[in-house]
Amino acid sequence: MLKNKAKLAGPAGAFRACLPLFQAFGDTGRQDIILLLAEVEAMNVTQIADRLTLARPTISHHLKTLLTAGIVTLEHRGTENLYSLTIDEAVALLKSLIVAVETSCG
Amino acid sequence: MLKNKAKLAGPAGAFRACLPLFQAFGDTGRQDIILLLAEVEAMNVTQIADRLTLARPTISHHLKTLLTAGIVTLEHRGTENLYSLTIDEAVALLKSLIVAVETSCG
DNA sequence: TCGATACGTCTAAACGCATAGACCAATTAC
DNA sequence: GTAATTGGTCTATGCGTTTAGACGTATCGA
Repeated sequence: MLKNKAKLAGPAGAFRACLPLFQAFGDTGRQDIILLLAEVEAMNVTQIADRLTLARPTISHHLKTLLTAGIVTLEHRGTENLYSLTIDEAVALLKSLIVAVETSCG
Repeated sequence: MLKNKAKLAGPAGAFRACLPLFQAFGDTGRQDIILLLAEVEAMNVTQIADRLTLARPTISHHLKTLLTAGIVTLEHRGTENLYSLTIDEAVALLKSLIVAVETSCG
């Protein structure tokens, strides 16, 4: 079994593993979506668009990014797509980065 | 004494406070610079450029970004500019974010 | 003083990203 | 079946970022 890139030793692997996370978090629009989803169980795209000043295609685009980064999950329910926050893995990656940094630079 | 924006309550303030951090970390070139500086006390721009595949003006540009984000510090020594990693504040911001997220979404 | 070293900045080009209007597919209600 | 709701995608546009060549400035040694 080969090592995947998320499990390379040292801070280099930790930084690289967090790269999609940093890029996903590095935008106020996506942060706003995350903050909205943190308040409720789940939300569909229209509900999110109603609460923000972004157009629905923009919301959809950002949700795709967040989905790829594993920050949200999607559940189809009839015509609506319910998005919910699943930030545990992201937090775990950040914790690993902090540990790697503190053992290499502290 | 007024609150500064880094100390707003809840996850919103934590996410916004980390925004410059995420943007600084969300580039492989800047990550490479950070990883280089993690190995030594300090480095000048030419030394960094010699170790990476980026041109010196590009390195200088990224160092400016890292300097603004507080991730590196600069010390002039004759003709050379010595950059060193000062990632403690960034780690503290990330820890605050993790705490805010875990108390709001966990 | 003169040349060499170090480095920021100016400038421009190329690329990617954020944004949203228009369109289309899927589902539900009547 | 028809209309309405929901939402992804296609497309285009504008803006920011990444990149680096060219130039100017400052410091040091000879």
